[in-house]
Amino acid sequence: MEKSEEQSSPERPQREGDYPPEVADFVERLAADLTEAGFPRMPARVFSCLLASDTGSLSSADLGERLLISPAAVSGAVRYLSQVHLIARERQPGSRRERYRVHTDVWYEAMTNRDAVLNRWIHTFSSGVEAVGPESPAGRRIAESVEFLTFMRNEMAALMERWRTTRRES
Amino acid sequence: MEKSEEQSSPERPQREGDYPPEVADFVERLAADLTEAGFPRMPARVFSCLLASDTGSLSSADLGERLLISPAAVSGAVRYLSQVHLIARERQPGSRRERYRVHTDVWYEAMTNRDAVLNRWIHTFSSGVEAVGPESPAGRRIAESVEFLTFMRNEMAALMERWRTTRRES
DNA sequence: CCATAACTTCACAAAGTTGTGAAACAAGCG
DNA sequence: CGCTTGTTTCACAACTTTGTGAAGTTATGG
Repeated sequence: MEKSEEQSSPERPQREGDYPPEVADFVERLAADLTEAGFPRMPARVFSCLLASDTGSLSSADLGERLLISPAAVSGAVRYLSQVHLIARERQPGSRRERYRVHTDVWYEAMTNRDAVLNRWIHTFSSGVEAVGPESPAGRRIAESVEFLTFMRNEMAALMERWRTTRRES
Repeated sequence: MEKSEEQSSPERPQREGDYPPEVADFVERLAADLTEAGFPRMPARVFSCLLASDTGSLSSADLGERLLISPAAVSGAVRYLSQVHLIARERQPGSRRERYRVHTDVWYEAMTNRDAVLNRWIHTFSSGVEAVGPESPAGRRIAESVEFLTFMRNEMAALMERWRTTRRES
């Protein structure tokens, strides 16, 4: 019966104005940015919406209401987001209502994911060096890419470590 | 009249085996990886194909032959790639044949591009802090994202610098 | 155990992308 | 100049993606 985040006026309009329009605007702007970067649309909107919520966690119904989308769309989006580890799904024991939470440190998870991509790329590029021949000009060019990607992977790990410590001491 | 990269048997089969099948395989594997990361298909294939070529530069006809795609598809792909600065188009004076070349340091260009994306994100997130209120929990969460993205942008710049110097001295 | 609430799955319609052939365009070259 | 070769543009068809309503599944709670 109660709404999840703030329990105020029981009969609220079904419009996106359910939460302040400035916030809705931000959510859509951010979702647009993410979409442009290759993120699927609905996951982007759901993610942005969670990020902009005070508790950092909303129920399926909340999301549907705020974004004006069907339960099916919410379902699809949260499945995607939890697969790429950007949200956690949690179920309070003794309730069948699920809640979706943005990870404590969103960016750590995103970077972890990027690491996996880097590794696959390194693997593919390495096989390419063999394919074109290590001594050919193409071979050398591709080998350099392998070096760059490896450099990147290592440095990114160090970078994240650095971020975590600066974060901790502030 | 002559084929651009290596001038061998004049009547070659029109199949992708025009260049060694191992190379073709690598090109398709890499293109698949890039596609999975959100890169449009044809640009991914063209880019991979250029990367795997000895001269690092091919004509429109070469690309069409190797990838078995129409001139229109090549045209679209190279337009995309040059817009995101991943290839350069060059025209040898006194010829109407254009050649497309992977940039000397492919990754530098790609990272430069990523920088622009980071900047837009930082801007959007910053506007979000205002939208939800800087003192709210959501505001603090989003502000932390701004900090992280800013950290990233700066560190990435330093990282690229470091890569370039290690590269130079090897 | 049945009723019901919450979420998921599925088939489909709408919308968007992608690559093609054909026509238009540009620019060297005879 | 006009022919010829290489590139681009355009309309369209094939294919893919996206979000929905409705039926299905699971599990709580009477």
